[in-house]
Amino acid sequence: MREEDSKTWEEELPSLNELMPLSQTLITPHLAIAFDITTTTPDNFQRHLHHRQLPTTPSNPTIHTQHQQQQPSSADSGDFGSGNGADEPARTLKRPRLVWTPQLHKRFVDAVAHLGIKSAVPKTIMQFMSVDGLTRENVASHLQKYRLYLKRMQGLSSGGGGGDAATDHLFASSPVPPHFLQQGRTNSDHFLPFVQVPAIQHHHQMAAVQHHQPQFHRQAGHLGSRPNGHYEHPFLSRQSQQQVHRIGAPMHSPVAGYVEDMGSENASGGRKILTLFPTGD
DNA sequence: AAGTCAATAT
DNA sequence: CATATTGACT
Repeated sequence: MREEDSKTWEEELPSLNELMPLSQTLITPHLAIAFDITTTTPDNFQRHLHHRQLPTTPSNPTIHTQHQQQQPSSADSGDFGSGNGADEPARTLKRPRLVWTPQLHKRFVDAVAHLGIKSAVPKTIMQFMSVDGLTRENVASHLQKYRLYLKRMQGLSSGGGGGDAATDHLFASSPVPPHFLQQGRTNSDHFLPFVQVPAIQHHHQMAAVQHHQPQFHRQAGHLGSRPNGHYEHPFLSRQSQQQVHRIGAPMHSPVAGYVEDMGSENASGGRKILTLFPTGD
């Protein structure tokens, strides 16, 4: 009941709920261990969710579990003369290739939309997305492509050519907030908060990764591109490849209940039912 | 250190 | 082909 102007900095803060509407750390260290999920959070601010009393261990070294790295070839010769050998392998080792699913991209777009163009930088986006295993570089790379995509769209204004620039299938699957397409790049006095994402309760997601691509020579050929806006799902879970990196839960729980909108522009010809995880198929 | 961009590699 | 990685510059 104190609405005095003497606001403390705490009240001025964006309030943690605002900062991470997506996926809080709902998983306790205990569960994490149980599910074999190594909470390899690079910089997540989830360290101080609330002021909880931690009588001992100021640094909180408690969550030291086994780090089971999913290394393609863990047959390392163990020749690390660099001094630090068992520090944080998760940082030095090569992670499997990240697969940008439409859902993941959706989160990406949402994050950018919420943060605003100004603060939408790789690090921030990465933190906002709270996807386990996602690195800053993953985001940076994706962001770079995404920007090119946006730029491309601005230049083209329904010339009848359609203009599918090949690799943009992914981007096309997610609605682009209008102000993304604004041309005002020199002007920086426009800040539109713009919020769109409903209060979807996201549990924390994990990045789907692939070991390596079999790379079938398919779907290629036409460089002329066919602006029909008719694309097939690039990733149809075969069964062997496309390995989801340690999804702890024995599935069977629609927990997340992805209500994400999909199939927006597919008026005629239903297509694609993308599932992030192989739901028992 | 972190971000952007272009080019190149896997 | 989709990402990753690297280098140069900021």
